[in-house]
Amino acid sequence: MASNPPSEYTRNRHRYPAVTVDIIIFALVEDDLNVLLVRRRYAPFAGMWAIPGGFLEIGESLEEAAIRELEEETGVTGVYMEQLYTFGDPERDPRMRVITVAYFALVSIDAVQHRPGDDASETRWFSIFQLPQLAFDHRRILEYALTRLRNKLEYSAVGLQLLPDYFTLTELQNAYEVVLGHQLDKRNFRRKVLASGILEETGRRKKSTEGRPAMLYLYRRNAVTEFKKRRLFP
Amino acid sequence: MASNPPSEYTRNRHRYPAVTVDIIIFALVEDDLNVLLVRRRYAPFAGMWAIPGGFLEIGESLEEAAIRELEEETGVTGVYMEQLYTFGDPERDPRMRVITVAYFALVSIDAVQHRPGDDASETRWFSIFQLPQLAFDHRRILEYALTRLRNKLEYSAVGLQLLPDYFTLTELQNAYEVVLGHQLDKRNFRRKVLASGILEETGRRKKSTEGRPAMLYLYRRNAVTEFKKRRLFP
DNA sequence: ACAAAAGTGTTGAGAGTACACCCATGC
DNA sequence: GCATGGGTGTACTCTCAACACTTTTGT
Repeated sequence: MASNPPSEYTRNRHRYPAVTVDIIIFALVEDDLNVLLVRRRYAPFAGMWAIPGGFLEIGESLEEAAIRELEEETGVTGVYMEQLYTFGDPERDPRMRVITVAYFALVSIDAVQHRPGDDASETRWFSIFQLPQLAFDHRRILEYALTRLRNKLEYSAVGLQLLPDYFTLTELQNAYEVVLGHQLDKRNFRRKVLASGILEETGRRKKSTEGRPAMLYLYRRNAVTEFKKRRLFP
Repeated sequence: MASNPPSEYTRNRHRYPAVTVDIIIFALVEDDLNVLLVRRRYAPFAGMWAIPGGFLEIGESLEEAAIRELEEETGVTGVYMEQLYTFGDPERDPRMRVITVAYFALVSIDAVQHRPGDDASETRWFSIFQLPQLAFDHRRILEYALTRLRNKLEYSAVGLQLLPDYFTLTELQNAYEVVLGHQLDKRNFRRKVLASGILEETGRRKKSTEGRPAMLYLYRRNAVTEFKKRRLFP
């Protein structure tokens, strides 16, 4: 942009890098934080696993591209998504210059069409803590996504986005524990979550095979989802 | 990326969007938070002010491009910089599709070559709170940059990056007040900053024209600059 | 009745916040 | 000696963190 003359656009056109949008799809699968990966069919890195993504189409915004990729891979729409970071090292794709704008999405696993076990498919869920070898710089991207997700959990209510519409407090606590990687105190957790006012008690209870049935809660969409943290400097 | 066949790269090449890198340069000028803008020479938006930036060159990373732009505009190197966000709405540049990766930098005004008052130049400092009409979506980008900077001040020590090497606690407090847009308590501020251990007392004092001379402090480079904030959920 | 998970309060420690006066220097 | 900005302490409140037992249900 800036003060470049229009001719610059034309002169450089043949040297533009390619732009792709990658989407990191997180979900909780069997008490573990998982990410959806696709197996590459072609070189380079043929046969290796990679973050789903694709070329940005002329005419669609970055968000639209990310939403499209997400829908193609999972069939879900309308879930939490945010831009993560843009990676553009010249060497990240051995063939040519590729800039990738990475997004991450949080989905409830039971809203997803493709499930673990769909064996014929070229996509699969992996634990974020036990990743296969990944194509390109995708391991680094996933590491950064996990860091961001963990940070975000601390001052916002994004953790709720990993759960289905109705959930119990134990399930919510479990989600937080899995993502953060450490245990939380049940009483403190409940007190704080309820005090924040982002949850609504439904009258219903979860039928469980054993033990006392738990109250089902609902995320109040209109509630503030970001909280003023205490500050380093007063 | 993902599982697209190599032919895709070739097929789409003529449709790649252009990629630019914009750099938002913040500095404190006369007790106000300022941003460096350049006047556009060419259409579209000729004569309007814009965030400095330029095309990403094949072979340089995004960070390198941002550092290069920063150096071109200010002559400074080695200052605080981070990636802000990537803006890619199809309509943001009326001529063609342009994706811009925005970075922001915090500089100490007296490290900058170009100063307010260099009248012949096409660049100028503006208060972030009193911006002229801006080209493209640059107003939105600056609003987002300010939001991010404010958030970052709350849980990290980035505010120090706006000051020269040696500074007084009053100057530091002033920087925080200007950026955050509200007053802080002097005693609480000092106690907390000193307790955090990121500052080192130099023996020296600032000679002032009047009043008691203030102790000069120094940012301890090796100190942790990010702090564990209190958490929403325990 | 027992196994299994849900649910519930209190206390001590540390951090945040509000607030007003004395100190060192230049003129 | 006075104007100017620098520097300091205390008391109250609130949030955090640690901790164990009772309740409800299905079998």
